[in-house]
Amino acid sequence: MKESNHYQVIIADDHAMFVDGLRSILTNEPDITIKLTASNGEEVLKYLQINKDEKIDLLITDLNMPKMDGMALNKAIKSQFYGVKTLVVSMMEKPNTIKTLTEDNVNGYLSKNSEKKELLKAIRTILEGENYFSPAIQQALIKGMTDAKKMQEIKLTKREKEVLSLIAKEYTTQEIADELFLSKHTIESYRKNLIAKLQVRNLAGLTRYAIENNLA
Amino acid sequence: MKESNHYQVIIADDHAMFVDGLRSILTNEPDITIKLTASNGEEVLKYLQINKDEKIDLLITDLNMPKMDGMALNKAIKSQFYGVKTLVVSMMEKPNTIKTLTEDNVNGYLSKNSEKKELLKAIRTILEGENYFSPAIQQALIKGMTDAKKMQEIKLTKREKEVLSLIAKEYTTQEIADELFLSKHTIESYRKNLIAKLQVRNLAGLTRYAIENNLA
DNA sequence: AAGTGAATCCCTGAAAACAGGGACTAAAAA
DNA sequence: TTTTTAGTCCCTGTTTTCAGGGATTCACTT
Repeated sequence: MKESNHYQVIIADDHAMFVDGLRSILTNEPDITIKLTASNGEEVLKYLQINKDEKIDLLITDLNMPKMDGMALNKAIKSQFYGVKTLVVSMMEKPNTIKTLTEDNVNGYLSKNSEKKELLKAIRTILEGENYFSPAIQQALIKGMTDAKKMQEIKLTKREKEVLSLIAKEYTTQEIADELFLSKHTIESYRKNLIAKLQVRNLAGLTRYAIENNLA
Repeated sequence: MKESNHYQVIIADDHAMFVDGLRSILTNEPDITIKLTASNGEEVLKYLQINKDEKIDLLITDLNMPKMDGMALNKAIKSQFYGVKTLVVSMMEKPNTIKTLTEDNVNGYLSKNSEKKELLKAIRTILEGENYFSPAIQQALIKGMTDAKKMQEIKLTKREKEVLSLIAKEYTTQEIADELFLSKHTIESYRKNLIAKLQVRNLAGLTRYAIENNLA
């Protein structure tokens, strides 16, 4: 397919220092060129849309980013730019997150406390056409799989997320109802369902979940 | 004081990749040697205690680390190894955190989304004897200062922290009372005081505070 | 010796949350 | 086309939280 074995990569992370680190590491790799470094997903998509002729081999992205996060970015890329491989490098390993990413055909997932060596291994593996998930991630995935509760993937509807978000923001039921132009009974139903779905006991548990899942 | 203008630094961060990045950046600085990279505060202290004869000029540390975090590490170093300068590099800029750090005589604070250039500037400034706080941090500090509410530093007592922690863990008032061998009225008093002190409205707010301040 | 803060316990009444139901509609999926 | 899902609203009770009081003891400070 390609004339040379030279690879073009894009890095997306809102922590400039981390990007600098990655850049430093990759400049020692003569066959890898960093085509773009972006601080959010939108920048990456914009670049890809404008430079459709360029062949980008790999996107290395963080998960938590402003505007468009890594999750959305991966999904967008996999649907619009199929040739681009994706490697997610993140702080936290949440089984649910990883599961969603794999469903969106991510090519690899690394924790940020991986060594440089492992990072390069992941990049090489992916560039050569295989997927790479670090041992720690694989364990997290298996744990998430076998964990009976998490088997049936907790999926919240738009409305549920809205309500949950407002709950975590200290709104009372009545205030949420006013905010969303709904009856307070409706909000009470949602709260009840959320408590059941998320298997928590009260507002504290809901708030916890919301914060841990970036819904707050 | 010193024979040469050569500086010895220690890096502490549990994200190996970030450490790698920092290392890459610093290897371009001929007069800076990385003496140790550690993944938590304890390692650093242990090293300093064993190698008391070595002159370490600077510690670059993250805040969130297992075992001993950057906050505690900074405090320990400033009380036991006065000659060591400290530069905190963290994700989040919480006025309260920064305030505590400055009270513990930290020499600098950078956000992880600073550029390589700013990182080097901070390091140089500190090595030359001054303190460095990035513009973004200074703003956060000033905001925290002028913010009338946060002026009178929120200090929680041991008991309050215990109760708050259990609240965030979804315990009901009665359960907390049982756990701590107290009357439920007592716990209600604590909850009331916490809501007033932390200026929140309900359990959700308390839970939020607890999580954001690592009390959960 | 008086004052302060922390820790403990109690009360009342209103508001909100929680538990466990049911029911209707519209849209999407099977 | 039947079934499922999301979204909406309602009811009855019970429990818990919340607001706003007060009070005692103990230790530490002034």
